[in-house]
Amino acid sequence: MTKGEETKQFIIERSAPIFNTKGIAATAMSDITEATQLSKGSLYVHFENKEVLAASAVDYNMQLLSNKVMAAVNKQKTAKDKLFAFVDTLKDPLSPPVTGGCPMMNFGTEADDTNQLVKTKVNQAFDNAELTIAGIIQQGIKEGSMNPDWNYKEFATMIFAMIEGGIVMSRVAGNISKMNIIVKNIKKMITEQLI
Amino acid sequence: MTKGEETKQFIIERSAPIFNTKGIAATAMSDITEATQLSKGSLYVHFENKEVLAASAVDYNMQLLSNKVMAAVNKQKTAKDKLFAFVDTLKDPLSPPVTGGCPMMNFGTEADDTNQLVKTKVNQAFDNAELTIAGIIQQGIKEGSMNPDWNYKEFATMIFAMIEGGIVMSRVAGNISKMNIIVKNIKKMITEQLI
DNA sequence: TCAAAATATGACCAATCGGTCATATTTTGA
DNA sequence: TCAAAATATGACCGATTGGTCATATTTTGA
Repeated sequence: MTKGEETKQFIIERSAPIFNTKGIAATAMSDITEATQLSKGSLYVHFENKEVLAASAVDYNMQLLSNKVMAAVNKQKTAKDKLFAFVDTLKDPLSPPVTGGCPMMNFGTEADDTNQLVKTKVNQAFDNAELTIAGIIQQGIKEGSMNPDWNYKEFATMIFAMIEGGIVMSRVAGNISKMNIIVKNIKKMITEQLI
Repeated sequence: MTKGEETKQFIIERSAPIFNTKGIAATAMSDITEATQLSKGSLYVHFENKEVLAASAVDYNMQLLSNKVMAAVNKQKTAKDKLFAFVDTLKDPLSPPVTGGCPMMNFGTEADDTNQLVKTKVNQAFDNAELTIAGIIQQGIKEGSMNPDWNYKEFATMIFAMIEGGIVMSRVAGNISKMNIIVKNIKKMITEQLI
């Protein structure tokens, strides 16, 4: 990696948690100069403008989340354990795997009326998450440990909606009691489909 | 209502959809002067500052949503029909009952790290929504139309998490296919508890 | 009716916004 | 090694931000 590429990556890493916490609109380029200790002009050597930097930060945050989830999932062997690991990675929104909370949630709500590019990125991330869940269940069915009549595609949508909803509710409440209820019931729903 | 009170209310009504769509940080006082055709100084006669106006707009949006939901719910007689009406009011996030989408979602995600006042308001709204659902089910159990062993408090939490999650996912996707799946399954879960 | 109180106006303020650019420094590879 | 290319600096730009205030207009109730 050249010096320039290193600096570019460094800027993304430092700015990603700021964008995810404050939001794109509320994050100023001066926040980034402060966090990176780089001059303004240097930022603009690596990024055409704030929008491009923000888009990179969105990608970075979502990739980081995906990596953490997949690392936990891949540690497990059975489909059931993988699903549980997926859920457990996201079960504490007050200590989230990515600083600032779920980037799909944060950027999705900010962008849905205003930023087509970010909106598309978030949508793809949602689809990927569902595909991951669906893929695990497919494996479980093939291995004979899960109910082959399970409508797992619909379940993948529901499980993720519940988690996302639980995240907002718990973050706003300042405690994870609602998320605990949700996680418990998701696991119950999974268990009911085990053979 | 005095002239001043009327103007104050007028400002809130005009600014509420803007705050709910663009977000608090991204909404400028100049957006409000444009929408109301009032001078800047006049805005500051009625609101101490932008933060206070935004808080009023948050209240207004959430109250408006609550009113619409309750109006639909109160048209129904049985507990089952009331629950279905509750869900049906929120089932199309692309044509939401409140301009800009669910205010709890929008303001909740923007405020959770940055605005304690708004955070508290949203949290109360979430609790109210759950209490409404729980209250309907209590009525159903008392009337003998719903399973008395139903853990309806947990269900109230789950139903709302699913809806909120479905809203983000559908808004970002630009279509309501995921929300349709969620609504269908929520209704199925309700039906399973009918006697 | 009419004067006092409330409300509306818009020019104006300092601070901050995203972004530029001439210049200086550092990195790069032939 | 060394010159060309890439990168870093920070003063500077016009636009916009939230907010103020002297002044003008409208509303209010005795």
